[in-house]
Amino acid sequence: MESPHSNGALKSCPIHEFPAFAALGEKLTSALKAVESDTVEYTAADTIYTAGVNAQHIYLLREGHVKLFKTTPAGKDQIIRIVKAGEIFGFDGLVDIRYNHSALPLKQASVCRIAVEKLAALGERRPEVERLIMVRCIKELQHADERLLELGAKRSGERLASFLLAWCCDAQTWTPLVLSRLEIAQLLGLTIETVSRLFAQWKRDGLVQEKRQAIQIMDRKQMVTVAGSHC
Amino acid sequence: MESPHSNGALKSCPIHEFPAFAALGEKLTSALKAVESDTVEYTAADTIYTAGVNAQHIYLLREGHVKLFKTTPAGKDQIIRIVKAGEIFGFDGLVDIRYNHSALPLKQASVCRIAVEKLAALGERRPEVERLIMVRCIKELQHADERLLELGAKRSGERLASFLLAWCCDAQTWTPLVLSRLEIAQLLGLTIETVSRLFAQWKRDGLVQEKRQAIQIMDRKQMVTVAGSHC
DNA sequence: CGCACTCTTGAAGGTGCTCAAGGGTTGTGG
DNA sequence: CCACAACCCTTGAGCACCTTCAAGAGTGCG
Repeated sequence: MESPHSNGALKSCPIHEFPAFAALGEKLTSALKAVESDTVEYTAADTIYTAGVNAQHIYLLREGHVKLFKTTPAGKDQIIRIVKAGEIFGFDGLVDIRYNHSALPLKQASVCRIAVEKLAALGERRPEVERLIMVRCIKELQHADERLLELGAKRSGERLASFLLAWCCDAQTWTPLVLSRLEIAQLLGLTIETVSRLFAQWKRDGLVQEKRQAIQIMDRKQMVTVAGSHC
Repeated sequence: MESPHSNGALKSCPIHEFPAFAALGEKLTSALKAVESDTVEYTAADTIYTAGVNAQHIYLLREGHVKLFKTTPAGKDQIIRIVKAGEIFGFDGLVDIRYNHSALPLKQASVCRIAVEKLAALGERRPEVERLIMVRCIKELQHADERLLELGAKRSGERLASFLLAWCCDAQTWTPLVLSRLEIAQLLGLTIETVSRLFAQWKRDGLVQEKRQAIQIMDRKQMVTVAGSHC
């Protein structure tokens, strides 16, 4: 079930203005402008799509964050990926009838969505579009490789440190931590308690600081060491 | 460093005959025939490519198995994916200069490789080729999602059971187990001892049988239960 | 036959999980 | 404005799962 919950009428979305599609060049801009796409606003309570439902749209995240996750038969959630502004998600429709995972906004999300058949039609006329999606997809695959390495071959501290280094691009700067402890745990394949304990320890050690939903890495060098000299 | 170790001269490779490219249709067959591609044979001792080296080729596996893996700074290997005959691997060259992971044959592998610039050139004239790679890539991504769920949210027994169910498509049939215990461990994010103990237990329970590099699931139903009612 | 390699099995230990309780924060309604 | 509930986070204690370390058995190969 999709529950758009848009703020009033759907607004049209200027796809061609986004960095993801910026490389497509002059000639294509007009074609992109002609593509029918809607802007939809989601709050934390809304569902973007659920695993197993018909995959009708491809999404471009304009603003906010989206979590993609799968659930085990036992009911345990694993977050596959945190989508950031400017990134594409929900390609499943180009291949399968149904979505392979679920998508929820973290706090708030503003997305631009295009119907799969519209995109497929555009792809027929403009092969550059599919090339672009191919490229994005390969990059996602590389990202997934890295995450498999983390989950399969690293300890809890290394995983959390790697995540923080990737999340806080700059050290010594306050960065909003949009994820709850539970969500971090579900992303890293740990429990909420383990994540909490690591944070507590690192705060005592002066490695990180935290204040109401924002975080700061104090000692990037040491954090890199904890992560296992990576990133 | 790539070390082809081909058996004598490179043989040309009939790409268009492979299932991966079968859907491309009549018109394209001639174009595919014209693409310069080599067949290369690898033994267990050879390297196909290593993470970090220049990504010069895209590969199609004709025969055998290939493991794609990454290594942590600590020197621990994580197998990302086991490539089976008919599948494509090594797309990194279409996006990056270098390979993102390493590729080794399991026992033996016969691959067909195409230089990235050749494929890119073909892609310019024949957009179907890039669409095909896009589709394959999305499927890989879905596969990666599933593996992230396994590594992040499942216990050792569930992981091994899922793997065996996927590996032995048919129960009650002997299937060659090309992977060593160590490789299974590296694939599932476990230790060799844990894998060995699970096998020993399941053999005692009559769940599986094993004889010189071949394995058979005796009770598929129960194996599905162990896997956590999935697959 | 002996060497190398893989696999098995045991015992001990640690990492991370489970269970449980308490504290802090936010939002809501009286 | 305060009381209270709901929610998230923290912290502790005990334990289970899996790893680590170690030794031995099985297998293949020169």
